[in-house]
Amino acid sequence: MTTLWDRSRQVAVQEIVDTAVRLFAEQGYEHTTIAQIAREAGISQRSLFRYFGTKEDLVCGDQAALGELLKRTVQQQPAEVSVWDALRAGFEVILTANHTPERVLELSRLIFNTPSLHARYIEKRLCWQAELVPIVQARLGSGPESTPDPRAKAIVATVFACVDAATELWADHDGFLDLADLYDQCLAAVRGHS
Amino acid sequence: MTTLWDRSRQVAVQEIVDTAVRLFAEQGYEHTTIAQIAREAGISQRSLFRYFGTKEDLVCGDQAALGELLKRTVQQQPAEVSVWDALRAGFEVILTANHTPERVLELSRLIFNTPSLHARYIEKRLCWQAELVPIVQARLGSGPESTPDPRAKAIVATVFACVDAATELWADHDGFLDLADLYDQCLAAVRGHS
DNA sequence: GCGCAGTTGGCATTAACTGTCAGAAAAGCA
DNA sequence: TGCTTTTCTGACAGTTAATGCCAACTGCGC
Repeated sequence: MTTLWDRSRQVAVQEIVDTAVRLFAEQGYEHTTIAQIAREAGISQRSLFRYFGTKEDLVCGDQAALGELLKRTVQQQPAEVSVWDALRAGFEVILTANHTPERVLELSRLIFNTPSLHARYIEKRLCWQAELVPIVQARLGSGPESTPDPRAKAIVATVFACVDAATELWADHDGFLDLADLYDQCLAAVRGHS
Repeated sequence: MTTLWDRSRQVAVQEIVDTAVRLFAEQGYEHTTIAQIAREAGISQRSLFRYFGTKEDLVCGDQAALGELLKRTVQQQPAEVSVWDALRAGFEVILTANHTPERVLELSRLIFNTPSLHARYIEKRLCWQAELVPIVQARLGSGPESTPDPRAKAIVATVFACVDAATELWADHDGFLDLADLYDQCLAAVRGHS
């Protein structure tokens, strides 16, 4: 059951994120201080750090939930679907699930243009990868015996690399291109059979 | 010409790095302060920050030079070599060029086990990627007209993803496996023709 | 020896966090 | 409604990484 606290907290979180992203877009991430965000959002600095453990989490914060969704989607793909298609299905769900395209574009630009944010973003994605590897491993079936099997790790890492490449290109072109299409082109370039 | 300053500076840098890495290994990265490193290395905090712009650079510092080497190596591969082989050649040079395997193993573990270091490491690698993309683009020849060509970006990102997967696996097994071999297995899992 | 260029160390300052603790606000209960 | 307990908030002080500034120092050519 959702208490009053939970609800007002969610509203507060959204409001703070909006304030922060607006300020980041206006003056740049590095030149916006936590103190300023807290002031404009009408909250104490201390509370802000209680909501978001770090400044970076103001932008990359809700990735944990998305990771869960991705994992569940991939896991629930029927067994006859190939790993590549299963992973692709997972990303399609994520892309449509979360925000409006404009919002995604805004956040993508912010992340890609801010080194420290980009690094943090990839770090979180690495956590997704680690969680997906065993699932992919299971789908691949048993590989070489006695020596560790790098296939799952490699496939997952590659898919993420292509998603990243496609997203960056998409953001560079202001969202005028089709993201799923770009992803398919990336994967085709890597795997050959275009 | 190398002056006395340059030489003593290089010695100092090496000494500081050794001190820092030793302390990081002993007490963990986060629990080692700049003040302590400076004290043990017999240098002022201020100077330490002049040698290494950030705490992370104590570990990931010489990546800039490695990136240059990688770029040059890939660029100098003969034209008949495929992009995949050219990139592979670049990484082989890097792996053998720098440190002893033990040192690489120690640094790899430190980086993979420390989130903030991992993030910085990835950030630097992203710079390498950005520099390699035009080179790979040139090797691929002109692709689709009028629409941006995602191939180079995708290929470079994939190669890095496989290097990363292989390196992590290699570090997990204390360096007992062959890194180049792991890389080939990763790429084979992705590209099919094993 | 003498000045010059580059280097170093100390000091002050900023900004991201963290620990603590008293007090406010909500929840649960009579 | 009133009271207790739980949970959250804000203020304050403190830590750590990082930067700017300036004065003192060091090697080097003259």
